[in-house]
Amino acid sequence: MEYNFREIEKKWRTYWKMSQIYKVDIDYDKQKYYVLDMFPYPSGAGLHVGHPLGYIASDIYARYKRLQGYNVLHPIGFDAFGLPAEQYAIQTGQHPAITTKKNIHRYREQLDLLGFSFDWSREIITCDPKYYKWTQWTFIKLFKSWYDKNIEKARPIDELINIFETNGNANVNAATTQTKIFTKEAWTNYNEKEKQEILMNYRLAYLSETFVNWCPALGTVLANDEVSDGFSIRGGYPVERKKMKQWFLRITAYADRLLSGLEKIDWPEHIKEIQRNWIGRSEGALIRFPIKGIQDKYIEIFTTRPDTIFGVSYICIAPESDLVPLITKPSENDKVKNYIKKSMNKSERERLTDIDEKTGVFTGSYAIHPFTGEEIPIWVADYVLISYGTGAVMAVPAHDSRDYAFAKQFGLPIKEVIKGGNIAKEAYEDLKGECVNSDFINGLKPSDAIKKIIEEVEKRGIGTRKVNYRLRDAIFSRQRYWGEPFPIYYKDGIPYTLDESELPLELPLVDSYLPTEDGEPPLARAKNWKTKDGYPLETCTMPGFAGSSAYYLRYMDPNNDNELVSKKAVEYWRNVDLYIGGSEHATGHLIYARFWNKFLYDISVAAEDEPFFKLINQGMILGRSNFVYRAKPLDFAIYKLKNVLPAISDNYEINLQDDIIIIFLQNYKTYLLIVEKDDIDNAKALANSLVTNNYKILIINITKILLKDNLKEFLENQINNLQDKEIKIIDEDIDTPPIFVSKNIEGREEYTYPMHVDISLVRNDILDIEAFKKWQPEFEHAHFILELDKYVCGWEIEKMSKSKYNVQNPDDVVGQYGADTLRLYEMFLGPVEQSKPWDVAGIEGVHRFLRKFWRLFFDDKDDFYLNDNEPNRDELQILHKTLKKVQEDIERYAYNTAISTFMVAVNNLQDLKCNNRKILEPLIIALSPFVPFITEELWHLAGHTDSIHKAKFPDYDEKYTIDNTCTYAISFNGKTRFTLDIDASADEETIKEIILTHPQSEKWLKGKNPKRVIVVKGKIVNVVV
RNA sequence: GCGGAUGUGGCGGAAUUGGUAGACGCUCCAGACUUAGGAUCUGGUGCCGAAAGGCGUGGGGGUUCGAGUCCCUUCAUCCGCACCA
Repeated sequence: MEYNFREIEKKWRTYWKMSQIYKVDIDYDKQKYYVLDMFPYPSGAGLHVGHPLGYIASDIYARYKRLQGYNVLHPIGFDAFGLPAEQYAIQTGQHPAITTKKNIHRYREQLDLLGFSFDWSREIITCDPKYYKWTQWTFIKLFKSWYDKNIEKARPIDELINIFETNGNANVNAATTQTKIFTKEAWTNYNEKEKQEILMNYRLAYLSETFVNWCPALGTVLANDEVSDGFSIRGGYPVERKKMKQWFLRITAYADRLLSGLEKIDWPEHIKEIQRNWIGRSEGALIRFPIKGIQDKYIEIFTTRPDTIFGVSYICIAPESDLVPLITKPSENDKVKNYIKKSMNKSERERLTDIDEKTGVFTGSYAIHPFTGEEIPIWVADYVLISYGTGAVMAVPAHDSRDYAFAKQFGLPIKEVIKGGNIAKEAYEDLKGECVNSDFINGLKPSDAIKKIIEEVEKRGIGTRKVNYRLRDAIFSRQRYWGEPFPIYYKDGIPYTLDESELPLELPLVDSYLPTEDGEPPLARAKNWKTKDGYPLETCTMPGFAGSSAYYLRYMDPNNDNELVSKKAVEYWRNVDLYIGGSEHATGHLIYARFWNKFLYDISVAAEDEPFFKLINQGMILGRSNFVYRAKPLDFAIYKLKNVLPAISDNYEINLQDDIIIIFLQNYKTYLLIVEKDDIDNAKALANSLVTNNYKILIINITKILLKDNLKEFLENQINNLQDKEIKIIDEDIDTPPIFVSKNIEGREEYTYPMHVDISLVRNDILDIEAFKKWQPEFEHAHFILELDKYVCGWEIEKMSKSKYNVQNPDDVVGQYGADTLRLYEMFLGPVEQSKPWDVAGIEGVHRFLRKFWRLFFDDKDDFYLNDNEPNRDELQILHKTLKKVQEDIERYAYNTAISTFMVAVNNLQDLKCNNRKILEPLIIALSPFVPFITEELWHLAGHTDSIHKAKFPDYDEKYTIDNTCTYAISFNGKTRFTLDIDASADEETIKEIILTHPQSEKWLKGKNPKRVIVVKGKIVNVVV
């Protein structure tokens, strides 16, 4: 019987769906195991072959664990709020819920095709009010909590109010931005507004006005992890710094726990390292410098190098600092104001670009060195960041490269206080060497000096030991429509939470998804966006990570309307044992979810402090992208002109300036200005400034240059017909045609940039031009440069993406080879964590294996046939060795080697013509996690009536995994010369004797007595001659 | 600049603890069956060499009876962070 995967897969797909075979419930007789995939964002493009990689890996493990008798929770859902759906809504006016629903449907179809063992009854969708009710609920809890550093735990805000009422805030050790100390009397006398403002400084979800990442193109604020190099990650739009009132989550309160928690989870080292860097813990000291002439005011700085304090040559504060107006002397006022204005206008990107070039301005004020009493100038410079430490630094040019660059620029003193470097050349930042010119710490090692200075600073009461974090509080509001509404309303401008009974606060309908004319977020367009008492509701929505932060808990109890998750469910399922997803979430989701979970743990909702015990990052499946090379018109025009001009004039100059090609022909006293259509006006302006001394000017639209075949004659004619001081414009209304060049024409590559083309247009690296023109009609008139008769394409292995036309659709592969083959092939390609290129050629190999496996169960007449004989030792050895190896491999997620073990087994059993039930049935079970369809079919053909997924994973018997004889590699002086089978029970002396007397050894012993013989039992013998 | 990872045949990749380097698959070559094959089966396939043998895990050095694996050094590629005081 033929292996008809189409029928087989269709049959079992339906059967599994009808019988709800993957539905799980709490079962106290079984141990739980929780396997989770990062849930997908349902984009309009559907899945490509890269997406299922992680799902296949987790599915295999889930099925394996199930066969081993675990109660496996393996759910899936959709992360459905987010920007792409909203952008699409803005363009089409269609409600994002509709497109989202459509996309989810498509995803579901594609996922079902691959035979995943998800429990769909637990599906959650983040944009479903039933789900986001609990996101809003958690936000209320965050708002009503503060973080007590004494017990390292979140506590209800009411308890804090109690403390204020009885003791004031002097002894409260909280994660807070509150700096003012007040007594209990003062607290009672504060009015409601003042009280709320103080509490806001303690809440874990709080409203604050600071500088944020504002993205004008997206019309929203972004979190730090959503910005890279001054551009938004989504869309790549520029991001500016803007002072705005925003919701924040006080994630910094948990910085230490987020750091130490990494020790107890089994995650890839690089992800942990990324998180450590992101949290960026550094130990140092806060030190106060008095300001000359101003009583009771200090500049407080943070430093990790207090050992260099005697090398301070200036103090530097951030332009945004509140101290600036206070300390700026009237004489410097204009300069300082000017500088601040300039640097505030700089975007984040601009501030980052010229890192080496430092800017700053002197304030006219001086600080007093706390140890020497010296006067130290105070500067303002934008290389000091307001958001880190205290927004002020003590600058030690000799031992900090940034201060060094600044000091060099402005001629400030550079004083060496640590010996060991060459400060004439560069800053010496090492912690090696010894302190010099440093009063009471002279001669100490820097590490000891740090301790000593901190002790001294604390003794004198001018500062404290301090741990600082790079981690910032997470900006939690987005000025967008498609997200969770905040359960917040405003009364007299003060935010209050809705009552829990009013949740979910559903997203209202709006007539447009754009901001209002006043720049308010889209929710401001909603009718009646007020509480029932008429108070206005918050118009921002929550960011993408809100819905994905606790979704794993909700899967445990997805339909509970009374709780996020019931005690019973969370006590049973606890946390995720195996979490599979991409590493791009290292500083986003994976850190927010840990924070969010720790908070829920503090308020006794989560059962474990860490949400994901083991994490695996699946690699990417890469695609081969093909491109042709397109020349930039200006560059190509220059190339063409350089070929023609020598024939016209022996005295000419070519310059490219502001997108205008300027050619001066000395002999003709003529300027040629060559421009694209849009720049004609600029060229005219330039021409007017050039027309003197009888010069003639010819302005030519670049298309003329690019398209003219007889360029030389054309130019000569035009130039010869010009009058003195004439400005002639040749501007025909033709669009600039794209120019395509072959990559391999020598010297051409510098003029080119690649353009992705569809794979179907390329055969053997040659572009089919006619097909290309049909594929991209706007290039119908493209001018292909015919210097070779073929257009050679470039190619590269890249991430799969629609825009690169290198996407492979899993549906196509399933149609051609079946889902089992696709699953097996993706796992066979290499280790799960590794990225690898998709290459269809190899898929034949695994498909062939499945057919071979299938044929093991059929006799010569092609009938299904298994015998019930007792298997022989050879057969048993194949089986048990395979089972052992496969089990070990699955447990270390090395699916590629497990599959090759199966291949070896099937090849061997085929050689033995084994049709033995006692051998082949256990093999079906062991293979079933990888290829659920074919194994289910064979299982039923073998006479079983229940699903194979309810079978028990076969144990191996150690005694059949050992051979009677061992193959020894016999080596002389470390080089293997021949192999020898020796009885496994032979002892060392016997082995030595066998080898030294073996005829093949004579040649290598050369009659000499061996100096030494090393025998490694069961493996190798090395004879040293 | 700092941090992390990875370098093995024509290709994807094996080698789990220092013990026969290249499992398994693709490709390619030869053959069988066949009207035919993009079906199936058999054999071969790291490089040099007719063979004996030699050389081989990015390069150089070291430890060891023995190194892809450990140590030092260097090069290349990829990723993350980047004025964090």
